Amino acid sequence: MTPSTAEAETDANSAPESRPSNFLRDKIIEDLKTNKYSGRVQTRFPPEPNGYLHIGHAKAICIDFGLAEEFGGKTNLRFDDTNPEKEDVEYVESIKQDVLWLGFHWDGLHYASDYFDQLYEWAIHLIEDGKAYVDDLSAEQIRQYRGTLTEPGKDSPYRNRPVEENLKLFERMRAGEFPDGSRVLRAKIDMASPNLNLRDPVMYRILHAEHHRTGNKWPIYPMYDFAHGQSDSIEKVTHSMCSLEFADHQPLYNWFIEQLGIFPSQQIEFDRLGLTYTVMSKRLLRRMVEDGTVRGWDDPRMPTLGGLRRRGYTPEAIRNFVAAVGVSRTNGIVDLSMLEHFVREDLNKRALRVMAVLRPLKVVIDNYPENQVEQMDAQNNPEDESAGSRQVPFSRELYIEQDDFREVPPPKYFRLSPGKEVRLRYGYFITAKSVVKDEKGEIVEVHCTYDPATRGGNAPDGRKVKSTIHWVSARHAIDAEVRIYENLFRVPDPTDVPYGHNFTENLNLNSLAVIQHAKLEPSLANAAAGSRYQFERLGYFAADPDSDRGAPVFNRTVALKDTWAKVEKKQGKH
RNA sequence: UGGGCCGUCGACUAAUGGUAGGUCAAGUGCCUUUGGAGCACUUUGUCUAGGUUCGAAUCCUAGCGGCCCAGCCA
Repeated sequence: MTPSTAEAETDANSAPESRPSNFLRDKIIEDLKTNKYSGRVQTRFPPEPNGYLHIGHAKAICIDFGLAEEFGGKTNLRFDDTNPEKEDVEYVESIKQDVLWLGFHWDGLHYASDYFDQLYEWAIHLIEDGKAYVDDLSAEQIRQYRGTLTEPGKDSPYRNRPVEENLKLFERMRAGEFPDGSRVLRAKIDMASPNLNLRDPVMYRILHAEHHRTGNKWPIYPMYDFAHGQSDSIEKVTHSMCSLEFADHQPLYNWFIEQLGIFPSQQIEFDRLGLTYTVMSKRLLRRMVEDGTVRGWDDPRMPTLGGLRRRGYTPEAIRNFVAAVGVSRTNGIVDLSMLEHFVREDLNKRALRVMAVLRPLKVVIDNYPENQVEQMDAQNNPEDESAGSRQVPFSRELYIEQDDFREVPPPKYFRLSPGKEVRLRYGYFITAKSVVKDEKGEIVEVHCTYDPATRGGNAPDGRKVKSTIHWVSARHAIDAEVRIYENLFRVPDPTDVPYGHNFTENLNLNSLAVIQHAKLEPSLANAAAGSRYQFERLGYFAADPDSDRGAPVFNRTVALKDTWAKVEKKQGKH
C-alpha cells in the first residue's frame, strides 16, 4: 500500500514538470490555474463506429485518456453515432476492445444517440428563437446557394419562414412524413460568412434508416455539428480535443453552445498522426479490405490496432511510440522506423528467445554419434535472468539458415564456409568440411565436424570464433508456416500521387511472403495464438490465430536490426 | 483566388524574449555465445527579407511554402 501510494504521489507531482511540454498540457494547466472549470478535467474519446481503430486513433486515445489521467480527470468513451447508414455494432464492439487493449478504461460509456431526444428539443428551441429553419431546397440547390470559397452564398427562399411553419414542418419531419432528402433543418447564421461552416449549416437531415441502437425510432438524424458540441456539453467535457481539420468548425461548435446557453465545453485541435509507408484514413483502409488487397481489418500489414496486435505489437510499444511522437499543430509524417524502434525496445525486454530456421539448409555432423541426442541448456532471455532456461535437443543432423553458409564467402563474412569454424548457439563449435549438391548445382547438405570439447559453446583452449549461428535439430524440428511482412506501400507517402493517379499504384505487391516449411525448435509446437517470441538473430514473431495444435503459424512483427545486411548492401554498391 | 491553421536537423519534437536540446534515422568505435542488445562518440536544423529589442526560433510586418474548408459524412 505504502510504496504504491508513494509512487503515485511522485508521478502526480513530478510528471507535468518532467515531461516535455505541449500546447494541450499547457492549456489544461492554464485552465486549472485560472479555475476556468473549477479545477475539473473531463475529456472524451469520440469515435464514429463506422470502421476499425488505427494507430492514428491510438494517438487521440493516449491524448484524451492520458492527459485527463495526468490531472486527475475523467474520460468518457462516446460513440458519435449520428449516421446510421455507415455504422454498426460490429464496430462499437471492436472499438471498445481496442481501447481496453491499449490499456485505457473509460469512466462513462455514452452514445450521441443517447442524446437524440435532448438534441431534438434543443432544435425546437432554436426554431422558436428564430435561429433555425426548415429548408425545402434540394441538396443540389443548397450547394449552389452556398456560394464558393471566394464568393458569398445567398439566402434560401425558405430562410424567413415563420416560426410556426418551421415548427410544424420540423414536427412532420420527425413524424416521418417526408421522404429522404426532401427537407433539412438549418441554423440561421450568415450566408456570407467567409467560414463556410457558418453559411446556415444543416442541423438535421431526413434519413429513413435503421439505427444500430435506436432502431426505427427516428426518421431524422442530427449532423455532426449539431451533435458533437452538445454531447460534450451534456457530459460537461472541459477539454474536447480533436484533429486539426475541425478547426473551422470551432466557431459553429461555440455558436450552438452559446445559443443554447449550455455548459461551455471548449474544443482544442491537434495534428493527426501520419506514418510513412502506409495510409491512415478509414476510407482508404476500408477500400483495401473490400477489394481484397489485404485479408481484413486485422491483416497484420494494416495500421489498424487489430492489425498491429495480430502482427505482434504490444500496447506498451504503441503507447511509448505515441508519447515519443508528441503532439503539435504541424502536419507531419513520422518515420515508420520510429514505430519499429519502440516494438523492438519493448519486445527485447520481454520476448522469450527461441531458435527457428526460416530457410533450412541441412547440416550433417559426420563425427557425431548417429543416434545420440543431447539436451542443451538455452537461456530464455539474456535481458531477463528471471525468464530462466530450457532444454533444446541437439543431434547429428541439424538445420541452419541458408544465409549462414556460403561456399565462397564474401569479404567480412563471418559465418560458416568451407574450412571455417563457427559456434552453434548453446551447442558446439563446428567446422565445414564439404558440401553435397543436387543436379541443379544447389547445395543441399553441408558436412561438418564438431569439437566435443566445446559443448555449451566455449573452447577449453580459449580459441575464439567470429560467429554464432542458430540451428534446429532436424529430427526434432516442428514445421511451421511463417508470414513475413514488408511495407504495404513502396513509397513513404502513398497518397501523394499526381492528379488522376491513385494511391493503389503505390502498393507493394510483395508485402507478404509466406514460408511454408520453416523449422522450429520443439518447444514451439503448441504456441498460443498471440504469444510473442524472438527467433534468435531473425526478429520478433507472434503466433497467429490461424495456428493449429502442432502446426503453428507465425507472423513476423519486425526484423532484428541487421548489421550484416548493411555491410552486404555497401559491398554491393562498390 | 476568400477564410482558418502551420513552417526548428533526413523524420518527429523541446526551448514559453536569454546556452538551439531530446528521440528515431544515418555514421564511427567499443563490447558481445544473437552481425541482436548495450555503451561511447559524430554529422546535419530555426523558410526568406525587413523591423522591435542589450538580446529573437520565440514579438511585429511582408513575402514564400505546406495543410484544411464549398457532404443532407464525421
